[in-house]
Amino acid sequence: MITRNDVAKRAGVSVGTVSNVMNNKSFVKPEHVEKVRKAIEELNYIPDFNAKSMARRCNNHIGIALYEMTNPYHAEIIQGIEEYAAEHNFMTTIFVLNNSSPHKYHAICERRLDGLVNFMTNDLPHAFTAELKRQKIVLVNFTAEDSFLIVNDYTPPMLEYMHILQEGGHRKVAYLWTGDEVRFRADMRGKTFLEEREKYGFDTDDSLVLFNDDVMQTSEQVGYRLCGQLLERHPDVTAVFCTNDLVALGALRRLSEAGLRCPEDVSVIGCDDIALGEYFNPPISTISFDKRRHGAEIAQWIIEKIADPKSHPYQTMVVSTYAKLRKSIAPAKK
Amino acid sequence: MITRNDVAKRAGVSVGTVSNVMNNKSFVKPEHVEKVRKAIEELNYIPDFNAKSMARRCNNHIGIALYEMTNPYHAEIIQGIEEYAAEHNFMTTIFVLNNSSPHKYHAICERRLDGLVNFMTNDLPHAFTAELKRQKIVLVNFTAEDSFLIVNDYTPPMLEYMHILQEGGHRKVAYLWTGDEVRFRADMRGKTFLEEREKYGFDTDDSLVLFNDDVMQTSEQVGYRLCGQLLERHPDVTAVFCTNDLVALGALRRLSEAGLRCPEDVSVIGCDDIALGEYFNPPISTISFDKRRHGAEIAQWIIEKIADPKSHPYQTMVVSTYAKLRKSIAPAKK
DNA sequence: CTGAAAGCGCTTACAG
DNA sequence: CTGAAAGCGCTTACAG
Repeated sequence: MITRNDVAKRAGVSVGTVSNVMNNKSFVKPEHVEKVRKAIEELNYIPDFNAKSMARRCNNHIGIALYEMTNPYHAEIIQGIEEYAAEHNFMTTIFVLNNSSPHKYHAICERRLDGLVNFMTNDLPHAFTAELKRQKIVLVNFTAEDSFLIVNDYTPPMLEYMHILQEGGHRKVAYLWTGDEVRFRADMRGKTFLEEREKYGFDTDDSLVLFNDDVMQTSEQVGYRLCGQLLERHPDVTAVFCTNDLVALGALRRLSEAGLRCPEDVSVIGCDDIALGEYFNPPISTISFDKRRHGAEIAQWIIEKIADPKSHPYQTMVVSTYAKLRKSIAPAKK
Repeated sequence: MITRNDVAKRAGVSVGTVSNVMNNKSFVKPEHVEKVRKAIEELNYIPDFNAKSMARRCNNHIGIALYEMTNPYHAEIIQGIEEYAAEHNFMTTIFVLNNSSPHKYHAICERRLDGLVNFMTNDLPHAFTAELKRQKIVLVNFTAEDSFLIVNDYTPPMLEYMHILQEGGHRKVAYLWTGDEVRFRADMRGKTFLEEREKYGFDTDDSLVLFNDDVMQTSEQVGYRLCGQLLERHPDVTAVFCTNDLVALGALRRLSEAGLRCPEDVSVIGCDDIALGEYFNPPISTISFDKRRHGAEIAQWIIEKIADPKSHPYQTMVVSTYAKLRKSIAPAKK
């Protein structure tokens, strides 16, 4: 492996000067710059970023904690993060933290990340998060005081959908939720739905909101199962909100098996706007925002805060979302 | 940040001894082991893996080159890689290489990966691959001589599907392919289809095989578009093979818009067995294998070859696959 | 069995 | 403007 030493010898300068050339210091004599560039070119020299990291005490490394790789919603955001980060010389590494042994948390701490984005919904071990703070890693989606917090503002699209359903004469409107009641009420969708349903003339029977207690199932499975329960409880339901598009997909399948058509018999609304949603049968109405751009923005905060910890104080970042209407909604059957 | 030095001082030994304890060297005096462990515990010491990497000349780092994050097929394989790698103290980093600037290739080379898996279908710059070889990185899916090559053996499931279609009286059988003709013939699906279609009594009209020339479109879009072309050329088609399940999803949508039902009017067969396929309407018949286990296996080869370059000679690794029948196939309409 | 020392490939004051 | 040197946090022969 070629090192800075080889380059220095070939260019007839010291390693320090090679470093200064590589880091574009303006004070290097132009003819030395020239000689060094030539030596780099001839030797095909590629610097060792890890050695550089060690000397500079910054790894240019962002981590992402994830429950599973196959979530298309996160995949898009992550791609946004990765692309922005790469342009700014940062590397992005995903850590899958389902059923994780303590060993894995320890391994993350050993890598000395500069930033870490948390996409887990369940809680992380306290010893782990404490260590992250001790290392002064820039955090996203941990606790309110010690990290950026991302909150999607779902209120406008929720109200829009509720209005559309009201206009369509829907009264039995259900919600299939992948988490528990606490998270539902904490989410702006749940909050809006519960607070506003009466105003929009919906049935306020709480059994129209179904929660999930099996964290092992995929979203599609949960949607399928909860929709089955819903049809037992309320065969006369005419509209269903779902936590996300995958839940909606499972619900669509269950409706179809029950001989119910969407949207003629039951309207279905998803969330997240995954690319596939356009190809569901029928194409799913959903709640959207630019996930790639959002990912890039996350990366930007992190990188700017790494460069200057005072640049962005930790705060809640609100993401605006909007309703994306597709064919899965129709007026209620008489 | 606590370092080995702090631990050494607290334990009253040298840094070398701390290292020996951490690396479980058997020759350390038990009471020293005890003292060092205690100091580590009390100080909450977590070693710096990057410093360790630098000294050992191995980063325990595997890279994955990808076109996009949102491909669910790759996501499952990658999760298998990540999980196996993590258990063996390796970190896995994804590099998104669509429309990549030379800068990004350079950045990868700077990180001194120990292994790199290539999931790109288009060619990578020669200077890049040459540098990877120079660095003696363990490679997967590059060229035959210098890397492991993964080949899925699709012949048995292809023959099974062709047999089923034959039994169902299908004669007009099409193939929607996301790549060009060269790749189609190089793939065992294309090869089997072209070589065996006559034997199974299928129409051998080459215009039943549709290729894609727009690399910017997603699989669903390609499936939708090619299926449209197919219906124009051959309104009497009764069965369609697709490159993957997402192409099949696009095709299903196009069929539905044309007023054709699947499987009553047209049978559709996908490939890759993505989790969502079970929830398509109808559930899609596909070709499957255990992608998580496969990913783990890839990681295992790489890690073993990093430890001992002679352990696994570079060779082609054949992955067995099988047909997974679902409701998207029925006998041909009379 | 252990400590002192050299080394991994960089960066960065600092003296000149 | 530049080179020599110290330092980043580890590992690993090697002398004792």
